Amino acid sequence: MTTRDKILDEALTLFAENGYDGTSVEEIAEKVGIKAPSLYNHFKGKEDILNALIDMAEARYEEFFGSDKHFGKLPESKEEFIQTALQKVSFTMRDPMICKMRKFLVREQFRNDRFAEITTKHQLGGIQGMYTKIIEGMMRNGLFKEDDPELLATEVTAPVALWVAKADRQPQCERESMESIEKHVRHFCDVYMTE
Amino acid sequence: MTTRDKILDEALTLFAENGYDGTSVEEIAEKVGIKAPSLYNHFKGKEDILNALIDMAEARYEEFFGSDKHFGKLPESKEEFIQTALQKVSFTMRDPMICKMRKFLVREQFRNDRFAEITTKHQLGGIQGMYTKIIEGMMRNGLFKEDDPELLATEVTAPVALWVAKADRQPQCERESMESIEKHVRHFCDVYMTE
DNA sequence: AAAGCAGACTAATAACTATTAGTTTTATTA
DNA sequence: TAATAAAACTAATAGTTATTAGTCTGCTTT
Repeated sequence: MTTRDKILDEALTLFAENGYDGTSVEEIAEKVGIKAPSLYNHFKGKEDILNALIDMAEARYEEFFGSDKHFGKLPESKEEFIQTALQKVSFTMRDPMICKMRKFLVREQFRNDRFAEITTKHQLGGIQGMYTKIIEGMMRNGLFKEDDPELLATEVTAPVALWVAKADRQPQCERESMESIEKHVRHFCDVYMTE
Repeated sequence: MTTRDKILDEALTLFAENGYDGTSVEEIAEKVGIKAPSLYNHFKGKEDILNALIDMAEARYEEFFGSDKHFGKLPESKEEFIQTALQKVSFTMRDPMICKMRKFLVREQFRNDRFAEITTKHQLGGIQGMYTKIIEGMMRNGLFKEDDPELLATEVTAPVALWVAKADRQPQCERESMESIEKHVRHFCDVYMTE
């Protein structure tokens, strides 16, 4: 892992925890194990680090949701759909890197248009687009009742997003959030799936 | 309007726009029309202003959602439910004070446990609790099909919360958000209401 | 072995921050 | 009118911040 990458990594951690304005260059450098001025060998300045991080967030989004191949095969039963969904949520909620990225974006979303746009992509666009395609496919296969796939994608993902956000700020509620999510997803399937 | 209130008002505006760490005492004082040191006649310091604001947020929550009388009479038809809901959303989304409060909480939610807790109350607890009671009542009146009122409250409010959050960071999407919300609420009623 | 270079360091600076102390003005009350 | 209290001001301080300039070290390449 190069020094540059280490800087980005520690900066993301600190920005997620204390925000951009609440983090000093010196703190970042200390975590990396160098002195603050050495950091200027790798980045033009503090804001340059921030921009590199938002580039990263955008790249990560494209990587995950840009192509059509990021979700595996279509679930072939109600239970498989539920299990796949819960597994995805559980991973997303717990993965430290994704967790940091989420907090970072939530904190800095008002910084400028680019931050706002990428936050919306992460929070709404990506997952919703993914579920739109999954539900669309499962509708064709007769597993979902005929309906607007995009709307259903919203119905299933929105409550999840809110509970994940809650768990982000109140980690002691993680278990409770996960239970609420399972209850919600099961209810969603009962209402909108066939049989 | 007393100086103290003016300080709180301008501080909230600035904190919502630039965050606590991104706002200086001098900026607040300037907006109020006094010099920075004069501000210490009214507050012990910067953090004291922050605490007064979070007290305000909590009080506002109690005032709106603490009692059982904050929603008027129960809607007596599908269309009335929809209109009431949309009107509430439209007001909440546009009212400058509520808007600032929302941004403020979103920005500072990670500051400490109290901020986290109050943010959750505002974002989940309040509106959801309110709709739980409304739906519960309407279920008794036979307007909603038999189901878990709390779960349905989540289903209807979560997507709204996400779209309002989107409009907060991308005001040019306000119209689009409002349309999505209407589509969602109507769909919700079609699925869960009787007749 | 010599040269070059990336990347670390030390030292210094200029700007900004929150806060305090002490003073003056203004308005209210006795 | 005199006294009192609130709230504004000026001036100063102590601390922090990002950033620059210049130097040294250790590895790679010629």
